[in-house]
Amino acid sequence: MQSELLFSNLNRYSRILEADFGLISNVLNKRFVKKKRSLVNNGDICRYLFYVEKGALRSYSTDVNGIEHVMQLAVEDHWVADLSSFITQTPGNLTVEAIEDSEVWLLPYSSIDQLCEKIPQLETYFRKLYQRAYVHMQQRYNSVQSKPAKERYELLIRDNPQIAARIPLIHIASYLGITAESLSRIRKQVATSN
Amino acid sequence: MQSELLFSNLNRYSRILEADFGLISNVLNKRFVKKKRSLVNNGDICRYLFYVEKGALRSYSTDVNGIEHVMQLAVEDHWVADLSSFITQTPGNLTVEAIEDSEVWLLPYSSIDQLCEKIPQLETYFRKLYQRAYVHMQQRYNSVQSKPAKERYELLIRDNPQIAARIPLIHIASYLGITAESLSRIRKQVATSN
DNA sequence: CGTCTATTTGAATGTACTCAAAAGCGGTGG
DNA sequence: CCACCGCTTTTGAGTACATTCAAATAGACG
Repeated sequence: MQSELLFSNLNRYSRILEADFGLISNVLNKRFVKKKRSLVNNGDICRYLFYVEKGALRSYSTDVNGIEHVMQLAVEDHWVADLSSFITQTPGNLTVEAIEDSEVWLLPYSSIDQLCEKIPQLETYFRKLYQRAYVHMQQRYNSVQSKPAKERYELLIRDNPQIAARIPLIHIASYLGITAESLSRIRKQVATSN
Repeated sequence: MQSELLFSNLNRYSRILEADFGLISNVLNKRFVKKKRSLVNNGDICRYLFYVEKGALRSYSTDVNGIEHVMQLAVEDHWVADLSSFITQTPGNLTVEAIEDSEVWLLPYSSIDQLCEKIPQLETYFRKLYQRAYVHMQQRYNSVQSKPAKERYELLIRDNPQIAARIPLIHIASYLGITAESLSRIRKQVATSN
């Protein structure tokens, strides 16, 4: 049970030895998720970090009016989880759900600290992963604050054409912080202005 | 040149030995910043992580219309930086500026990786620091998306009364993602409804 | 093929915005 | 020490962008 993709990801941001990757593989479990099925539900304790081997998932919160807000869109070679719940091991408020039939690797909470102790490079990997995740989230926050919806959409299709192509509009709209109706209108504008 | 406050902060989230803290102290520099002076300007490379020993600072971006958007409000015992610029060591787009006369410790980019290698507990500390920073940013993003301005303000004064008390309204408004005028109106509502 | 969900379009609405100006507060220099 | 100046906060009036609600069309899947 090995993942080439994950191994190369680990080595992109750190230096994990083949032998050490064996240790990691030992605690990984693979899971297949059907479209619309969820790995974590609102109110669950998130017990794993999920690494997407194949497919696409989203994490989202549901507000008091029942409206879903997409926090993350995760395609191949990305991590997803309810990190808030994961690090505290208390019930969270995100749902992690498959947008397509997907394959994910599960890295359990209980093994992370031990693995990081045994493999300092893995701890470095996660330190830098979280750094980047924070920066990304900050830039997204900044975008929502300072840029009109149309510009946010244009940046998304420029920087993540693969996401724009394969993820349904309804989820992209939510990810951008607008309604599906608004994105539909924006998309029409963008299309006709070319 | 030692900081009790920083030492206890490091030990709150990890276990740093007194001796290892010596190593850290060696690379720390103290700096006094006057109100309205900045430690990093938009366009600068951010070469340090700043730990606030005393006072209050904010980091903010400036958009195409010249409007400032507060990303972080940092009081005593908190870290602040332009992390995006810091981790890439390329010019960033945040300004880090003192709201009050402040004292900060500077931890240089060039020493972090070395220190983390020598002191695994410090790497653990930063891994968990970034985890929390990410979760905090995500929750803030979620708030802006799902909660009206009034509720965001009420949550802020409930959870951070010290910030609400000492930071000028204009910066709190920006932090909440609204204009000063709007916050002024909200504050009046909240006051009269009690 | 039929059902369910996603997308598009239209019309009316509202929340926070901009612009403008007055009042309040704080710090500095004469 | 007080007067003045600049910045912050408040208040008012009009506006805009994305929203809600509603309904029609298009597309996906069993």
